[in-house]
Amino acid sequence: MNTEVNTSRKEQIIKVSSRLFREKGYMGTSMRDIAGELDIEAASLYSHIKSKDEILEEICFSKADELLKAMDEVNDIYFNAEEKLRMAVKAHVKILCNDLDDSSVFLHEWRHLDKPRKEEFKMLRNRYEGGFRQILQDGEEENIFDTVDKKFASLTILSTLNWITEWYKPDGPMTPEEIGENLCNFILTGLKKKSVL
Amino acid sequence: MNTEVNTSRKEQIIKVSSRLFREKGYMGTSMRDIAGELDIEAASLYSHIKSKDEILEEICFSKADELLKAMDEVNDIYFNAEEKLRMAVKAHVKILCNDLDDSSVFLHEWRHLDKPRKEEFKMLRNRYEGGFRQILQDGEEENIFDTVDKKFASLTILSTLNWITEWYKPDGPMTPEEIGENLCNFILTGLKKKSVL
DNA sequence: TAATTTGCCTAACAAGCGTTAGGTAAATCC
DNA sequence: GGATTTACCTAACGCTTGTTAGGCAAATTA
Repeated sequence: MNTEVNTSRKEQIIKVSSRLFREKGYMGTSMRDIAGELDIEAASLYSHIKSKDEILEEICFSKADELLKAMDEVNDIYFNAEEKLRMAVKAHVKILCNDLDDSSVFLHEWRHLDKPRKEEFKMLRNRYEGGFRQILQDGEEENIFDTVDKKFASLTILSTLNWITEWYKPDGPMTPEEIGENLCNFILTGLKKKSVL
Repeated sequence: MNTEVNTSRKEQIIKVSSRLFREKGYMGTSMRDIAGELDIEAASLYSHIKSKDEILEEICFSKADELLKAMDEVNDIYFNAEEKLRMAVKAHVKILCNDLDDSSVFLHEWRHLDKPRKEEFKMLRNRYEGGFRQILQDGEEENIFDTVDKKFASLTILSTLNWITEWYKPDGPMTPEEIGENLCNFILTGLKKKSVL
């Protein structure tokens, strides 16, 4: 019966935590801080969550899933490597901009996950990076991208994309779509075969 | 008389702290952790430093100074914008790779500086970014770079450069010089005027 | 309407935090 | 060689941390 149309208390907790984790870091945020934002006592949080750690896990892994799903979709739908790269980049930018708090936590606070979950997380991340490496590989085989070190190039691309969370403002002059477009061009200029001359 | 050829205790403390701050974050590292690495008691640290905060300040501001000095040097010595950008990028990469722990703390932990110092830090960082913006401006005026949003472009460049600290390994296949060279080419391909056609 | 569940509360816990006080042996200085 | 400084120690402080126990009123369910 409880179809949960409006956000549940747990979702509220996670949302607030996400903002605080981004601002002050996971370690710099106390349960009392989180509770304070919701005008309840710290102990009351435990009616909805198991631990502080669980909040971090929820944020990191749901963002990882979102990105991986987008990457799978890109690979399913598109065939040309340039098109794939364009769509992967745009999807990445869009997902990042869609929730800057979550994204920032995903990018920077994952190292505070406990040991086993951290390893799991790193594997997911590596799988995602692998998606980009594969696209670069495809592009090289299709003879449209220059030959480059795949690991180096994919990390460079991701670094460029990820920094967005540091400066993107939802009410700024550029939409995520425009940013994605610009970054695509920037990246592809560097990658495309310089066949002229 | 004490010419301090070998590292002083304070330098040791800062070095160890830098490594721990990078691994576990400023907030995740306790004075007892730091002391433990040096096989002394936490209280003993206070013979050499005033506070935990002071350690963080020392790391962040010395790295900022280093980068700003390099930027000034580049602007003093070179005149052509492309050359300037090449040297600025290479200097940046070199300084970052030179001490990954310090660099990582400089990039990520500065937000735990206390309020006034944090503002000071952000001003320095903005001045440094301004150096890049100026070079892009110069290049545009010299008609060798495409017209781009200076803020957008400088942040994109820095993001690309800063991510290095996440994956660079001193014993890896590439030297900082080679990395700088590659990144220069990557960036300049994107910036240079597409005068052909 | 009676029984159960939900969502919060207060109070408290054990552990960890940065830091200070005061002391002591060894090294250094005059 | 006596005085001072250095570099550490132990003990403790006041405070914050994540978390648990137990209770209680309101909402939900049967």
